Amino acid sequence: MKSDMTKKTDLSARIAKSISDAILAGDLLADDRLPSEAELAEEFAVSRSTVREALKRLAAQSLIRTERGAFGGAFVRQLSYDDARRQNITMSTLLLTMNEIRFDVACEARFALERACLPLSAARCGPEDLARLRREIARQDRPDLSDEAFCASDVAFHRAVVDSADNPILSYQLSGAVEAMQPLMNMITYTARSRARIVALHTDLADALERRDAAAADAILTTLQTYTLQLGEGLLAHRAQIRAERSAS
Amino acid sequence: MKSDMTKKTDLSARIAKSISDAILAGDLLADDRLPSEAELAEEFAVSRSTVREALKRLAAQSLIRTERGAFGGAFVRQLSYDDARRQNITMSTLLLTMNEIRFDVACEARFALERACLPLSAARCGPEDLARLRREIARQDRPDLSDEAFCASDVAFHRAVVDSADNPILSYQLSGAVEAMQPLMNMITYTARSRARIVALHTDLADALERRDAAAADAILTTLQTYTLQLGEGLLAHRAQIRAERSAS
DNA sequence: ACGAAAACAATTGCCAGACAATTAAATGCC
DNA sequence: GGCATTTAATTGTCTGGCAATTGTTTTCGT
Repeated sequence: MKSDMTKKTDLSARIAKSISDAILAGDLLADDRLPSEAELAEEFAVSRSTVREALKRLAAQSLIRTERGAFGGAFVRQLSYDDARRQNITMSTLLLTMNEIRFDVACEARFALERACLPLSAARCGPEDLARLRREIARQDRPDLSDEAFCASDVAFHRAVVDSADNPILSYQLSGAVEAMQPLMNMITYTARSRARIVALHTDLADALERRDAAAADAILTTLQTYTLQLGEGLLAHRAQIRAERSAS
Repeated sequence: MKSDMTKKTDLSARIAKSISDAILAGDLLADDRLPSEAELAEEFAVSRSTVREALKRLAAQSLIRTERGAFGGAFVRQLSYDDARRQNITMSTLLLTMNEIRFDVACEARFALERACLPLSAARCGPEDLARLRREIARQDRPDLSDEAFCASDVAFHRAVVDSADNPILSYQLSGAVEAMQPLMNMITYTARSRARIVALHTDLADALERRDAAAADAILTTLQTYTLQLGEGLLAHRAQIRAERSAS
């Protein structure tokens, strides 16, 4: 294999990996109880502190949960979509903020992914999905909305589009891509005119989905992508400036 | 907010969250050094063990790395695509294995996502990308390949398709979806005939990409999806049987 | 003066042992 | 039988210590 792991890494990391492998391989099923910390310490021939550090690593990955008291302990956790989604979002966000991603690259990925679920959304979106879309559109139309709130509603709108495809795996994968864009989108200042344009496009998109017209929805999404790209054009220069400032310090 | 966090959760979890918030917010930049464990212990008014547990949590999320020795310590880690990808894959795999996902749902998501990057792949794939595709196809054509190895090569092929779109964010998001399917695909037994069919479709797909014919590639992918679905049909019954057995025990 | 070797200092890695807090089960009392 | 109390198991936290690692500094021999 690629990594030996036998002597260089932490004991706690090795123990955590050993347990997480067992979970991944299915040797430990959801809600199975792990041995107590004392037993694990004996089993791996390490101190209890080291075992605890390993368990904290697993807890940080939502692989286990712990309960106190007699008959408590560490239990294999059934990973929920929501947990996975949350972790995916933080990781995607980090990836985008720490790797000086170009706005156009991020934009391209995000719209490509959203486009992937448009046919399904058009085929399956129900009345509640449409209501959710319209609700966000109505919110975006309020003129007293802050830029940040407008942006949040934009994200909520697109998440609703994704969710209306009614495929939890798609929702999980795409929410990362959509929400991670928010910090970047937040840097944009939205004029009244650009807001009106976006609201109009959102309305068109909702209409197309209601008509179950996937082709039209696709075309509208393309327009939205072009427009977003245009709005974000200033960001590249802005980022370059920040980078220049930082390297000067 | 939804979670108070003030009194119910672990101290180490609260400390970890406090630090990770600082990283997410940009207060701590890549390669910044955190205070030493002793200093953090004093700062948060807890023992060193508790701080260490918090740091292990962060390390498990690839948010920090630690170095020993004088002038060592914990440093904010620049999250690489590879780290993120690895974590995304384990999480997606876990999500699929622990939540008794229906094969058709997973399949739909996976192909929808791959379809999302086909236009980009067709427009951008270069000679190395094509060579990579052909190499995997050649491997899949060897009759002495085990089912598992065939499946692994299939995953490698589709990852190559995704990578040829030349958008790192897309690659990151999609590798999770593609690779997480592997355990499910591994349950399929591939006959010589089905392998030949898949190899033929892969060849067609590579050809279409070489011709930069996105529409043809899309059509081929649809065929491949239908065929995969057909191959996996037995899995639903098989899974139901497993579930029945487990509930009986 | 210069280079190598040794000592130093700061830091993480690991351990042993203790006590507090929590919680389910067992026990005892009525 | 039902309720209060005790008990046992387990995690959460703290204290204190020693080993290993590693960059810096000092010392020493030439």
